[in-house]
Amino acid sequence: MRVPELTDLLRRRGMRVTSQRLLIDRALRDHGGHLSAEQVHELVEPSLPGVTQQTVYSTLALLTELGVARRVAAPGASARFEARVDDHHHMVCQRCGAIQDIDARVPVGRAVGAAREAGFVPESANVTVLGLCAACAAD
Amino acid sequence: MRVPELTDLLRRRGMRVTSQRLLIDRALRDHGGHLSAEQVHELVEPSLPGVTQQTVYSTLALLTELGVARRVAAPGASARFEARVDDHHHMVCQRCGAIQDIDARVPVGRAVGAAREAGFVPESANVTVLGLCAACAAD
DNA sequence: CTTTTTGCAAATGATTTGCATTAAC
DNA sequence: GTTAATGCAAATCATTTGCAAAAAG
Repeated sequence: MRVPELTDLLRRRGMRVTSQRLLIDRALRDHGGHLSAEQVHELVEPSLPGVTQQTVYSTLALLTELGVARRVAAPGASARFEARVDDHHHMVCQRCGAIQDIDARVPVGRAVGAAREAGFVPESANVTVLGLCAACAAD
Repeated sequence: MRVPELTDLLRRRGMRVTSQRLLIDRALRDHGGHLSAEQVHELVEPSLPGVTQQTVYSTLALLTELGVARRVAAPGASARFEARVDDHHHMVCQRCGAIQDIDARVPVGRAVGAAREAGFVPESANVTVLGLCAACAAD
């Protein structure tokens, strides 16, 4: 059950394998956390001198579309991206915006079923726990 | 189990009871759905000629802080606000951004517990079902 | 060589900020 | 009267768009 190489995914779609795409994918994967587009830019700048923020944006959108990255919406903050695409949940700090993974198994079937009954076509379902992270709670 | 009047909440905090605050709160409540800041502005303009978008923003932030409204983050879209503050979930259309309520009971306790173990102080937890709404799925 | 992708530049959209005026208390 | 809230204007931040140049296949 391993993730297909980005190179393969791109070739299969007739898209081009560029250093920007490979390195942004790798940066996201290596970091392992939840990064804003700007953080990704800062992270890849050293290995991709002159890379623009727009390339980062379009590449992150592409990676998300290809299923090798996921976009996480943080209330009142910029979008965050992560390389984890398996089933998991998130804790979002309402003060500093930090996002952390939660690996608990939650039966979301009822919510998905209710959505389906309302005519929706569900693609994914996950839990967002809002609150304060350890650092912010400590004040 | 009724919601305290906004007037009371404001007075208790020594804040002022203004027509803007009362009417924006009422508009959100009467509409019942999930509105963007701009939609709220359009909705209250007739009864509050000359209200600015900034007043709408600050008032919505205040109502959220007071606990009489909730901010819902839609991935890649502007923030939406709703008057429902009880426990419920959301279905978000990834194409048009529409948000609908889901009233299924989902045991999110495991996720909340895991967050707590990680040092977080949870305030709320809810499920977001991503997918396509009936209209967008029909193409 | 052909077409996609990138970089550059500017535009857009959402939201915030600073300050004088107005309205609550 | 005092002070907080609003309106007005401009600024900021995130993200998107259009087009010529560069790179991939």
